[in-house]
Amino acid sequence: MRPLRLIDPLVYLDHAKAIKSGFASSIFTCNQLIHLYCNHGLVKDAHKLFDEIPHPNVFSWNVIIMAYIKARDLTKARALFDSAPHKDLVSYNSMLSAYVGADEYETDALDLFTTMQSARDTIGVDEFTLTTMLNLTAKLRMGCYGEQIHSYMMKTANDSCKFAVSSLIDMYSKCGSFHEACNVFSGCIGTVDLVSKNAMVAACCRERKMDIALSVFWKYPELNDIVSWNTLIAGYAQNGFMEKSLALFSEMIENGIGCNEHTLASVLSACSGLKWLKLGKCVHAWVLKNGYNSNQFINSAIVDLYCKCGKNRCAESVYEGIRIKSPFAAASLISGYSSQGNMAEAQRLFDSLTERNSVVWTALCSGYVKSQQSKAVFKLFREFTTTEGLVPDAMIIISVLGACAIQATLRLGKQIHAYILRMIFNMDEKLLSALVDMYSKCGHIIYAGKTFQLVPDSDRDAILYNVMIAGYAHHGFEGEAIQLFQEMLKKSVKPDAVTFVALLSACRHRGLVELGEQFFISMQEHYNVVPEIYHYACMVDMYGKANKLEKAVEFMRKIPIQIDATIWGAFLNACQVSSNTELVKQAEEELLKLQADNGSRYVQLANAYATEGKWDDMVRIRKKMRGKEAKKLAGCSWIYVDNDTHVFTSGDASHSKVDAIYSTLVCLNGKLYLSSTELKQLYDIQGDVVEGIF
DNA sequence: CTAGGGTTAG
Repeated sequence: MRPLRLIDPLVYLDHAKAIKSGFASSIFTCNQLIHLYCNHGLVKDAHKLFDEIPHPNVFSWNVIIMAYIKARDLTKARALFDSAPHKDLVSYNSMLSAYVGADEYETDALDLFTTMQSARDTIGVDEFTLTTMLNLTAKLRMGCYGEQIHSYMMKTANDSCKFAVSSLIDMYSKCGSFHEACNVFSGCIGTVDLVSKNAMVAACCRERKMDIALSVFWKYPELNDIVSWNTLIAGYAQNGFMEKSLALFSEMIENGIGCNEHTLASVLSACSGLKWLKLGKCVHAWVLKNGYNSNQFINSAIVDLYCKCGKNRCAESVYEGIRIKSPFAAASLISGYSSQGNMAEAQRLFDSLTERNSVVWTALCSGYVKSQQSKAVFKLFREFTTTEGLVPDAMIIISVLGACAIQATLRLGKQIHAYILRMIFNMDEKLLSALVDMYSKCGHIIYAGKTFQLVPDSDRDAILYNVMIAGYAHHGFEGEAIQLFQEMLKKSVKPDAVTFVALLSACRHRGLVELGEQFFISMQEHYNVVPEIYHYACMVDMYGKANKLEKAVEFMRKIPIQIDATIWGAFLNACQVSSNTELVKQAEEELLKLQADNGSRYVQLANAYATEGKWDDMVRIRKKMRGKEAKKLAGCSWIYVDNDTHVFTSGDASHSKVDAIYSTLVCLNGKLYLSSTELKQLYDIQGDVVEGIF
C-alpha cells in the first residue's frame, strides 16, 4: 500500500473509473482503492465504491469502517460495524480503539470489550485488544483494572511484545505506580525497544525524577529519536528546569536531530517561564516560517509567552490571528488578563467563547481567586457543575478551595473536601496544599494539621510545608511552626522566601524578637534566601509590636533596598505604638510620597494623630484625603448562621441582637491570650465536632 | 503470499 501513496491520487481516480467500467475489478484492488480514497478524506466516494462491490469481504467491511473512524464519525462507523455480516477480531479492535481514542466514549469501549469476552460471542481478545484496553485504563487512571489486564496478559503470554511493554509502562506511570512501571521496564533490559524506553523516560519525568530520566535517556544513546529528545526537553520544562530544557534543545539541534512542533511547544514554554522574550520571538518566527502556526499547542504557548513577558497587546494580536481557535489559547490569554488584575477583560473573553474546556474555566476561576473575588468563583463553579453539567477536576477544585480560604467559608470547604473523597481524586501535593491552606485560613488548624499528616513524608514539598508553617504561625503555634521547619530541613526540602515570611510572622505575632532576628540572619547566611520587601516589613513590624522603636529605626537604616510603602507602613505602626511624634511625621511624608492614592494610608495617619490628640493634624490629613478622593474600605468580619451571613464592622451597632453579641464579646475578651496548650485544647474541641471527615 | 487493528513526547 505504501508506495501507492507517492503517486498522484488522480491516477487512481482514473483507475476507479476503469474498475467501474468493468476492468481490473478484483476485490483486492477495490479494497485498496477504498483505502486510498479515505487517505485523501474522500469518505463519500469511498462509500460509493464500497456499495458497488458485489460481494464485499471482511477486508472491505473493515476498510470502510476504518474510513468513518478516521473521519471521526463513530456513530456511522458503529452502524456499519453492527450491520456487517463478516466481522473478525480486526473489526472489533478497530471499533474498540476508536472508542478509546475519542472523548466520552469510555462506556462504549467497556461495553464492547465485555461483548468480546462474552460466552455467546466467539470473537475473544488478542494482544491488540489488550494493549488498547491498557490505553483506556491509563486514560481513566484506573490502575486496578490495568493491573488485572496485566495479569491476564501474563497468563496468556501477551506481556512481552514491544507494544505490550510500552503500554504497560505508560499505564502504570499514568496511574501513579511508578515502581511497577520500573519493574516492567527492567524486566526487558537487554532487549529494549525505542518506544518502551521513551515511555520510561516520560514516566520518570512525570515523577520529577529527572536524574533517572537522564540516565535512561543516555543508556542507549543509539536508540534515541526525536521523541526521546522531546520527552526529556518537555520533562525539564514541566518540572521548572527551563535552562536545562533549552540547553538540551541546543544539543539536539547540534546533533542534527532536528525538531518538530512538540519540541517548539516545549521550548516556547521554557521561554515563557524564563521570560526570555528574545529567544521566544525567534521561535515564534521559526514557527511562522515552517508553517507550525495551525498547531493548537504552539499557538497557546505563543500567546502565553507574550502574556508572561507583559506584552498583552502582542498576545491579543496573536490570538486574533489564530484561524481555528482552541480553548487552550483562550485560557492563556485569560490568565494573562488575570495576572494584570483585568478581570473584566478576562470575563469578556470567556463570555465570547463558543468552546470552553475545563482549562478555560480554571483559568477564569483562578483569576478571580487572585483578585480576591471569591463570590465570582463560587458563581462560576456553580455554573460549571450545574448549568454546564461538567465534572470538576483537581485544578478547578484547587481554585474553589482558594476562594473558600479567602472568604473563610469552612462549610463549603468541607463540602469540597467530601467531594474530593467521594470522587477518589488522585490527591497530589497541590490539592493537599490547597486543602491544608483552606482549613488553616478557615480557622481549623487542627484539620489543617491532620490533612498535612495524610501526605506521605516523601511527597511533602516546599509549598506544602510553607502552607502548614504559615498556618501554625497565624494561629499562634510558633513551636509547631518551628518544629515543622526543622522537619523540612531534615528531609532536605529547601526553604524559600515564603517559608521565612511564615517563620518571621510567627515571631512577630508572638513577640519573639530574638528568634526572629536569628531567622532573619540565618535565612541569608545558611539558606541563601535574599530578603524581600515583606521580610523587612515583617521585621519592622515585629520590633514595633514588641515596643522596640530604637531597634526598628536601626533596622530601617540598614535596609539595602528601596524602602516601599509596606515597610513605611510597618514603621509608622511602630512609631504609633511608641507614640513618637517626630518619627510619625517623617514616616508620613515618605508614605504619602509613595502612595498618594491609597486611602488606607491617610486613615492610618489620621488615626496616628488622633491617638496623640493632635486634632489639627488629623483634620489636615482627612482633608488631604478628600482632596485626592481616596477611599478606605472598612474592614469587616462575618459569620454564617443558619444559611445567613451576618456582617460586622468596627463599632457597628446595627445588628438586631447587638446587646447579646457585645456581652458575649466581653466574655470572650477575658479568654484571650491563651497559652499555646490552651489554644490547642480549644481548637481540639472544635475539631471533634466534624471529626468524621478524616 | 499479498490488504485491515495496538505503543512513546504537549
